[in-house]
Amino acid sequence: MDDSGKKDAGRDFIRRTVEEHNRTGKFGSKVHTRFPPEPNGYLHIGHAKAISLDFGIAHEYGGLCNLRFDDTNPERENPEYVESIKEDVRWLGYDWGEREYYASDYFEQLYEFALDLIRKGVAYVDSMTPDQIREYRGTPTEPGTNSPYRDRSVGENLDLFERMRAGEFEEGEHVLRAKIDMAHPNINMRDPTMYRIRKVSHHRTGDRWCIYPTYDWAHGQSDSIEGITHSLCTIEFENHRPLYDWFLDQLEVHHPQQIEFAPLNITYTVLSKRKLAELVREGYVDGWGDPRMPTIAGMRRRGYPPEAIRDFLERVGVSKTESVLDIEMLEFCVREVLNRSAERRMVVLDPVKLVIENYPEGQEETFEAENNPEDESAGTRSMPFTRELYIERGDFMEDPPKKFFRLAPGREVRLKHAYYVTCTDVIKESDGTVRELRCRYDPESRGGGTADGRKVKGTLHWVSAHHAVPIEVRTLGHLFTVDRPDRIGEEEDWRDYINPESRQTNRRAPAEPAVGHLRPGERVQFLRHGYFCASDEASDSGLPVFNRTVSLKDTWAKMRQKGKA
RNA sequence: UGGGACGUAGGCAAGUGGUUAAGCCACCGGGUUUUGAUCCCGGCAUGCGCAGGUUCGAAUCCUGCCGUCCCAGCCA
Repeated sequence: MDDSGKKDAGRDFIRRTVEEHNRTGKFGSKVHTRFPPEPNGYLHIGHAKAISLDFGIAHEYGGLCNLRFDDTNPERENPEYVESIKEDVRWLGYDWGEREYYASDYFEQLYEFALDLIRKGVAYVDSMTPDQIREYRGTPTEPGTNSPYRDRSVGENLDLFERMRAGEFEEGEHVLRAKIDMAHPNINMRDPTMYRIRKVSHHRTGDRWCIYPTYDWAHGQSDSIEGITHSLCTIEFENHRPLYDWFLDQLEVHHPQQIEFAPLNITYTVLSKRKLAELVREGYVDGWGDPRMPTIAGMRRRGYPPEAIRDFLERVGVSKTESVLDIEMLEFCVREVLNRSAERRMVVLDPVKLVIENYPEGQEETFEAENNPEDESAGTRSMPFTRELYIERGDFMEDPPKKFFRLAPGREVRLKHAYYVTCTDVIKESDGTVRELRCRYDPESRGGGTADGRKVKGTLHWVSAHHAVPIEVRTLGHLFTVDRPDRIGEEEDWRDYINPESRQTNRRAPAEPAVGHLRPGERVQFLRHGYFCASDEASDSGLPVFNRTVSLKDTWAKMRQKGKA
């Protein structure tokens, strides 16, 4: 790819490294990456960062990116997760072609590699218990101790390892370990485990194996086998790089370059698979694809466009500093895409009836409303207008402050695309709540403007009461009440900070007729409220469900909050 | 007296010894507007974790210190 138009400034350290390799011909100027998820959960926005880097960099430099499932732990992995991962990567807009691989495809090769290391005298079968192994490992500040089994002969190791594979031993009886250095300052180098016995069947290899390679043993070699040039991963694996390098050097095989970057964190949510799984398991959300979840599936259901997620990731950039992104930045990217692409519709979330006293009973006319002011080609739709309408309860105040320019007794406002109306009377319930607003309209203002050019400050959305289509609207907020729920200490329970109001449901909101034609997955802007996505979820009442993707910016609400109005 | 990494604005992030330290989000002003949306204009680090040093010149080089993160799974 031609990057000459891009100046060097702004290019991140990974791309610079890749370019340096291309310049020196380190990998024959080839670039081949891979995205290596473990199929033990759904993908989230943090994975999307890795995906956009892995696929993005490969594409930019004319290379390829593989999708490889690192399925070395049969106890936690299953096909449902591999399917969801494939769907999510595809939805994000990336294509791995025919290159769908599995670490489990390499089990035989990995076994041969292990035999090789045993023969070289740098791997041995250890027969200590897990507890003993832990004790012998030492601590970060104290060196470990050699296992009494460390000096078994090559012949004995070969025999034992083959019998481990044959199933002659029980789980925990033996493990295969690399023989490196029990006093190494990097704990990962203190004879790490390569194989453990697990008598469970694997989602792809079934019962063919009862010994499974650890991630540390399988990962680097899998990259090598696939001819990966640049193994991008998060900084938590920086400490493991010396081990991966050691394995590759001992084996004398193709040696990819691992490059670590900082993982993504976002305010008001958690991004650890363990916690996400807990939210699902304990019923705080309705599954991995709940629209409040930061999973790809959740964001899809919530209405986040994939291009907005990609744009967000590009803006964030990549570095090695521990970073926490304001959720506002993601929301900005979502609004930007939706503003230019989502059609407008009118829905009243908290309705109050408005009756136009001088509008003939039984009369009906239709107005053509633009579908998207940002895109003329989106055309128009018809909106029926009648004497009785619904408007937003919050758009009326009996005793308004100065800067409130919506409806109030004696005030004139514009009903978007329709007429100017002036409030003449307020009818209340016995408890004082407003039941109905009486207005008069100006026939001269048809279409929403008058020849005299008089100023009308407020413009309200409305729905004809007779034509209203009821829908269920779910207003989604942050999943947590604090900006850094991932930072809750051990003494506290992070679940105490789950936002009990993260989903607020309006079970029967009147919508204009055109809303009735929306199909699940379609994204629209409900005027003056926000962007919403028609959901495939079912409501109790059988009404169509709309999830709020993100609200519109609300300067008025902000002014009120700060007490300026 | 363990090892590895990282500190530039409220949040990200360019900057790789040489004019007034990019840009984005947020925030604060102002203009336009039939969405208090969008859009447009302007503001927002005499300062780069701190302290010394080298240099004509330092966010960039050196020394020391401080802070944060990761590592003691037969998880990934």
